[in-house]
Amino acid sequence: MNEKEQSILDASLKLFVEHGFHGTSTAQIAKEAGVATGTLFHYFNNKEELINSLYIHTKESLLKDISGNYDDKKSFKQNIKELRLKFNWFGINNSYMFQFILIFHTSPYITSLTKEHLENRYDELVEFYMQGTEKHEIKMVYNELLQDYFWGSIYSTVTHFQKYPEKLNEKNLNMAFELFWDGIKIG
Amino acid sequence: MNEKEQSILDASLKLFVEHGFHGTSTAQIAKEAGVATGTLFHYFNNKEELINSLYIHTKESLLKDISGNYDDKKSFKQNIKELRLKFNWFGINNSYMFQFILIFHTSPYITSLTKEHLENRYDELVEFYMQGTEKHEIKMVYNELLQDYFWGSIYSTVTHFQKYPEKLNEKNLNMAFELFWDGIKIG
DNA sequence: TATTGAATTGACTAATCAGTCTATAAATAT
DNA sequence: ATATTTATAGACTGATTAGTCAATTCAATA
Repeated sequence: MNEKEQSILDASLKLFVEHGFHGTSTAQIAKEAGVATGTLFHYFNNKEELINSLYIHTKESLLKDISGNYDDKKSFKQNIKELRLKFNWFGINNSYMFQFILIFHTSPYITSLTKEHLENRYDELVEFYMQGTEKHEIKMVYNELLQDYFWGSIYSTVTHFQKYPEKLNEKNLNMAFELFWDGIKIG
Repeated sequence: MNEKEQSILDASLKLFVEHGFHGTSTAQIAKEAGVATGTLFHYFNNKEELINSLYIHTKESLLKDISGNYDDKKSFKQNIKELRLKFNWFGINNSYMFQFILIFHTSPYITSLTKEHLENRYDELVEFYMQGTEKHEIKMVYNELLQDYFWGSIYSTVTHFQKYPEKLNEKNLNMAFELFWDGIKIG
């Protein structure tokens, strides 16, 4: 990836999260990135294409961070704990990216083509872990609810530690996991 | 409240949720509300004042819907279940308002004055219910995490049933509550 | 070295924006 | 009945926007 192209994406991410899509002009992005407006439109045909590229770029980062195979040597609980921790750390260390995904997940500017490109790979990954019902380790809850519960729990944990960074430590991260786990475990 | 003023707020709510603050022009709002732009600026001095009024209006609706006193005759679990259900129903029946609160909660256009006007009353209400730790019915978790967990659980439940309205029934609503409750209960 | 295509620039344009202004109409007070 | 305030309308304005374009620089390679 070209250096200027990258700095345009970096500037877009920051400004889109801070001021929204329409609240950020292409002139502002170019200025923040240290390029001319013409350069921006050289790399991205229009503003909508820019936001779609950014969405792909951001979700790819998330996928890269959370990927890793299920480890049969460890317990189901431990596996799911590690997956959740990867999500948490991604959100905490890449707060702009995490907020961008949250905000623009439902945006009309992300075309359905872009969504398809990613949604499947993400779903497969999480679904794989969610097979815990078969092992009778977690409650009989239908998959869609389980996935939304999983995501809601990550959302609340990440936004919590973004709001109170001084509370971020292993003990509290563990506490947040136990809130989630005790909700779905059997027993 | 004047009829035209109300229809301006209704139109704003819909358009702000669908296209964002900057993505919605005052001309569009006026057209959707069936008034002239001059009328809009007669009731609201500027666009920012409009969004602040809308925020107050929306949060007042939420507060009205969820208010009601703690009932000592019922168990702590039952009390918190009923509070959570009120939140859920508000979000399900007023999806634009719920999304508006979610989206614009952190918006820079909501002035701190507007936030103060409401945040306290909301916090007091939820905090009151959260005193369950004292009764040793729920885990020792610090208040901020507990509240964010509570809110995250409502967020995921409401967005879940907005996404899958065909899944909305008492059994599944109960299931969603049990996921939340088993996370915080002792035992 | 000469040639060529890609990268970069910023002035420019047509469209759109928030907000103003003047003119009436309706309601209320005197 | 008359005067005064409030409500409503929509044409208008200066500022800003996304995107274009012609001019120039850069990098690769024949």
